Amino acid sequence: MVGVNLTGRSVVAELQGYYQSQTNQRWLEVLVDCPGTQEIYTYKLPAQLTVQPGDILSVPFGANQVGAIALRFVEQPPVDLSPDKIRAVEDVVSRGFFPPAYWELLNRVAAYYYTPLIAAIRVALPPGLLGRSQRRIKLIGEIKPGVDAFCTPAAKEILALLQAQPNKDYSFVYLQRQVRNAYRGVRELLRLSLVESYLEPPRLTRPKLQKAVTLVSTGLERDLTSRQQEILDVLRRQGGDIWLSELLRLCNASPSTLKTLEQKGYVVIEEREMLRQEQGVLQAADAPKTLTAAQLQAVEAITQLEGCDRVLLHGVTGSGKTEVYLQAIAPILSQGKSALVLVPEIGLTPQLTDRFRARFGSKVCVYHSALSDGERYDTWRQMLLGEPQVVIGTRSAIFAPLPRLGLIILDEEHDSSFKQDSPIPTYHARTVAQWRAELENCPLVLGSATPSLESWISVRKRESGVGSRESEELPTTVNHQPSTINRQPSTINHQPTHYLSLPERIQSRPLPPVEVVDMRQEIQEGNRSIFSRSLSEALQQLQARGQQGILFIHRRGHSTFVSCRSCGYVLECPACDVSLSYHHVEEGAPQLLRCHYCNYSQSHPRNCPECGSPYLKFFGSGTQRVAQEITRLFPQLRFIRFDSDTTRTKGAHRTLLTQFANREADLLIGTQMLTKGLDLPQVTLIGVVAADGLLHLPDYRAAERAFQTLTQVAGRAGRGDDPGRVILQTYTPDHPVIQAVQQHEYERFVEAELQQRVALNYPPHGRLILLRLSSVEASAVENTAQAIASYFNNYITPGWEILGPAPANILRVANRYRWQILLKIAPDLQPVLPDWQQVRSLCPHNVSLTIDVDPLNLM
DNA sequence: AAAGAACATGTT
DNA sequence: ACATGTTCTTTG
Repeated sequence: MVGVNLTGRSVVAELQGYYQSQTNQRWLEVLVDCPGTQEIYTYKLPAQLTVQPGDILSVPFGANQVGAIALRFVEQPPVDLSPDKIRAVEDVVSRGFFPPAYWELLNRVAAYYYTPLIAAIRVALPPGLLGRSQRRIKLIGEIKPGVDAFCTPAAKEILALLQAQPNKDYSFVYLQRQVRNAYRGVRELLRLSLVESYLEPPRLTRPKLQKAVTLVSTGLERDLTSRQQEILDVLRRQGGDIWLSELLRLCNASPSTLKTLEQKGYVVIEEREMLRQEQGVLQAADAPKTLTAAQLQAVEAITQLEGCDRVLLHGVTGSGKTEVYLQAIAPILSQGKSALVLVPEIGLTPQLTDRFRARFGSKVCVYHSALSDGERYDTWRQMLLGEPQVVIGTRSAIFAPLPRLGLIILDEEHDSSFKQDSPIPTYHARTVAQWRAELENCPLVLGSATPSLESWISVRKRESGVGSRESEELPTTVNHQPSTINRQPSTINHQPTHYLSLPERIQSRPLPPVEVVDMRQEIQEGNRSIFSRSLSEALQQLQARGQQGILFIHRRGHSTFVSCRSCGYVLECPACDVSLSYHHVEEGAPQLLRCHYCNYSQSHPRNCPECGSPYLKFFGSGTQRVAQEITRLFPQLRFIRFDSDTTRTKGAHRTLLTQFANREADLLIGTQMLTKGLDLPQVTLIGVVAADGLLHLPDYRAAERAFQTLTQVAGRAGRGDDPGRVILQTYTPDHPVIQAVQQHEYERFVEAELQQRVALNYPPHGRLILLRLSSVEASAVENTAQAIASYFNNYITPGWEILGPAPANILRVANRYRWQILLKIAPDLQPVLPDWQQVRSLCPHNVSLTIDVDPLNLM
């Protein structure tokens, strides 16, 4: 068989059979897909249409037809709406899109994260299913300097924005958010013919159709030429079913020959949907590996999980968690069910997908936002069919519409990329996974070498018996909304978690010793290099010993800021309140200053813009700077830089890692990316250039994150036969985090950290909700923040704390001023939450408010 | 997102 | 008084 017919109703028929709506109710509430509408609209249902909640519809809305989702039937239309204004549903686009449990999941996400249901639906669906056109503004031709001399400030600003953009193109809505009086500015530029305004065509993703040839067996093949016979033989050898283009290529035949065969009735040629799917590198099949006692115990325990049991798999780095996952998934597949594996960032772990493909072959699908729209669309729709499969994906894959889900695995569950920062809903895949497991009644495995405090206490609760109650109510909203469709109080799952431990590395390999180097002492003793003597020595010996190493640096780029030695002026981004980072492009190329927040870039000035002095100095070192130093001090060492600058293009991760694995380099120099599940057995040396950048961030989670990152980095060493070694450079060797990393003491660190959280009511002990406010106008945000804060102060209930309003850590990003209010909720309390609608109504049009539930990033 | 009402500003 | 520009509201 080639291809899968997904078009029309066959998918649905296969999935659930036809629905027959038994109801006489003629009114249907729907959610329309139009930006700016989150209300529920009522439509009439024509007699001939059969609709079920969860179906995707096409409805008339204003002047045009838009997509809509059927929510529920109602007995009566709203009283305040005259019946003649109600229009009829036009058609059903797609049936059975949301199986009941899936629908419930989206409702929970919307309710818990205080977002409109449509926002939850948008993260779950693949792009293109609900797409619409947008007005965009594009620069025409070259802009000669001085053209804007007679323009209003608004026009100048827009021009500057467009020119800074590589595509010279922005959506009108974006410009309106960025620039005051954007309307006037755009019109002015249109009159001057400097820009054009155009409508982006709605990029609806459609199934890709291709012609397929199927052999029709007649037994008698007499009236054939030898050429035609030959083609039929090829087709038969290929299983009697093949893409037309493929057959033509194989036989070197022309389409007309096949036309003849079709006319003679030997083959059928039809259009069929072709799945666009990321094709992995072909893997040699591998067999299950022999397990250690701990691994075996873990696999057995996971296989015996019942219902929506949850387990924390705490395995030190290199303990073979992946093999446990593989062997736990195998029985799920043979039961005809599917498994979902979530990883922090898929591009970083081509090795992981390779291992899954080697074990399960074509049953493995990857799903993440770096896929092309077509690939995402096809992969998503393919899942609806219910073929047993393994989906490996990032955060958004938690919404993979697998009908028979048998197991969910969250690998590296502590990783913060499971939390979405923007756009809304700001969900955490771990939280959503718990709901999904509950609704699908399938087990959930959380795996990590450095479990999050959240997961750790859920285990502790089990041990001490504190968490015996099944679930705990979330605070409920005081005023219920006019439409209560998705507003039932959501529950946060405090179900206890089983604990499984893999305390040792496979083949009894030791964890690498961590050598802490006090950089203050290095300086005192006259070493002003960024490498300590110990690290220098190790680097020096690397090549001679035929081994490979990794250098970890906290930041990318070259220098964190550029400052004038004469007047102290620091070069800053014109749109954000942050210093520009220096990026070294290549010898002879223009040197670049780049903003790491908005990606603004400018060329490096020769003189200080403030005093004209030529003495500009670079401070702080990033990956580029370290690479430069390596070239200078160890010219014989070959290195590969591994950060978001060098891995921007598709497949770059794989290419660089393959080069490294093939020993085309001795050293890998990179950022956090290196921490995420890289398994390179040849690496013996890990150098952390400066741990301090991680330790001293203004965030209550800084210590936890630093410990996790450093432990993960250290864990890259000694995963092969040669023992590893870690050199950790720091200016604060006595810091508890550094101590814990050195001793490999997860438990003691976590217990100490938990005590601090308890003392201050920080998560996972209490809960946080962060309100982020932003606007182009500085005073507008500040005033709104004050207004909302005083509203909260009037509604304050015991167990509540209101922190702020305060300007965000970096007040201005991409020309928008940002303030925030932090709500701290004591644990085991059910405080009455404010009426969010009313909070929103305190926001003027030009101030945007985002409610971030369980925020991870407080900056 | 797009159309239309409502409101603001400028021109004859 | 009228034309034109800008923001706000509605869409079932």
